[in-house]
Amino acid sequence: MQKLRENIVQDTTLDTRREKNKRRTRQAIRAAAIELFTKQGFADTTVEQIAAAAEISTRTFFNYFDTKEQAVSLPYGLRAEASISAHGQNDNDSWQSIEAACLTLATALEADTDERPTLIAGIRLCQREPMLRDQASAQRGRWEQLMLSSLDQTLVNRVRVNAAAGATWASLSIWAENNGSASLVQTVREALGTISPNN
Amino acid sequence: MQKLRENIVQDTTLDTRREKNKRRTRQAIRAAAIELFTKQGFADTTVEQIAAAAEISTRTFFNYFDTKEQAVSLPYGLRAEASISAHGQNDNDSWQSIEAACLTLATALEADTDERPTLIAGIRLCQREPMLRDQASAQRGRWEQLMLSSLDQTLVNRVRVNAAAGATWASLSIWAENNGSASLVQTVREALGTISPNN
DNA sequence: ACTTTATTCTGCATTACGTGCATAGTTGCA
DNA sequence: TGCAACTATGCACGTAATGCAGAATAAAGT
Repeated sequence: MQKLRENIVQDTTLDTRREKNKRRTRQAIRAAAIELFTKQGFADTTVEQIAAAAEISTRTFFNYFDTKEQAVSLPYGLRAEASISAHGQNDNDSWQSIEAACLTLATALEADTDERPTLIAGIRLCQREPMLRDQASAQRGRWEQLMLSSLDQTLVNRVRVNAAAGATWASLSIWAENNGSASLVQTVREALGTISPNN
Repeated sequence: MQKLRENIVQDTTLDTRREKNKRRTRQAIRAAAIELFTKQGFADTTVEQIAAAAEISTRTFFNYFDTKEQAVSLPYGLRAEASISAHGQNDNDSWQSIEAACLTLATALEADTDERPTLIAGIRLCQREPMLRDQASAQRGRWEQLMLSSLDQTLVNRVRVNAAAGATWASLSIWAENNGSASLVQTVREALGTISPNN
């Protein structure tokens, strides 16, 4: 029902010239970062190089991304909380809500065909570069936190959230490895089915 | 560029003088870091301060820990691979191996009563400080990777590993929140039971 | 078109993380 | 005791990241 743009984007997707420029610059940075990281490795790439490739100043880089790692950040957390709280979180149908959140994310990612190459390249990079892998794990952790914040913080809910996030990430990894040939949503559904609560 | 320094506890706990000094220094750094981070926050604590509190030079700090964050690193990865490969990894009893690895970790953590206060303080810190939370997530990710490396890298195995690691981490969180009153191993067992494969 | 206002970009200075290297200091061992 | 191995330290350096002030650019008003 919503149009899902970009990662940490504002709800108000203004079409003004400023917003367009910002999106364009953001994408240029991401593309430059992914290319340079892929070509010469994360550690051996400086922010200065990325900025030069994206034709901005190094200072501007940090106006767009807080850290060097985040230039390849994945669009985790995409409306996760909305999706969670939409469903009733009463007692133990929390799994449904969590599942829905994961599938919402997967659907959104799969729908955005424009960004798909960038996304896949980013995920693959995260599998190769330890620093970026850590960053991806950290993002997954923040996503878990976000989902959990809409639920009772019981052991069961924490386990379910972490497990579901882990299943989603595993699906994303496989999906990226296959260059997006298989259906992401279907894979996530299968992965979640593996660990759906059994009592 | 790449640093493979493991902060995994060696099996060979040599009792030589050097080893003792190293362990003592390591613990001093950890304690100092946890105290300072708790008191004045992660960002407002410099490595210089930690080193001073631990009575070493700042340079030596980086002989023990690769980054400032890792001063409160959790002993993830403890014998994970051994525990995994010990059990047969044939086809689909991988869950047993994974479960065993998680329980081995939990058992080891619970058994070490000396380090328990430090451990619990570290975990609680990781829940409060975003940077350290990220670090903890990254470590969990590395642990997942380690467990997975002994298995076939199928979707099912990836999901199981991630889910089990998530369950273990959730248990650790709860355990630390209760100051270690409940049994960690029992909690992990319960958490794993929630998501044990159902087909 | 021209001025005014808001937002973004950039250069400069600064702090602190992290590494390589050379050297001094410890510990282990014959 | 003397030699070998290891550990601690100081120094120099690169660079990630932040704050600030002013230039550049877009939006809005006249």
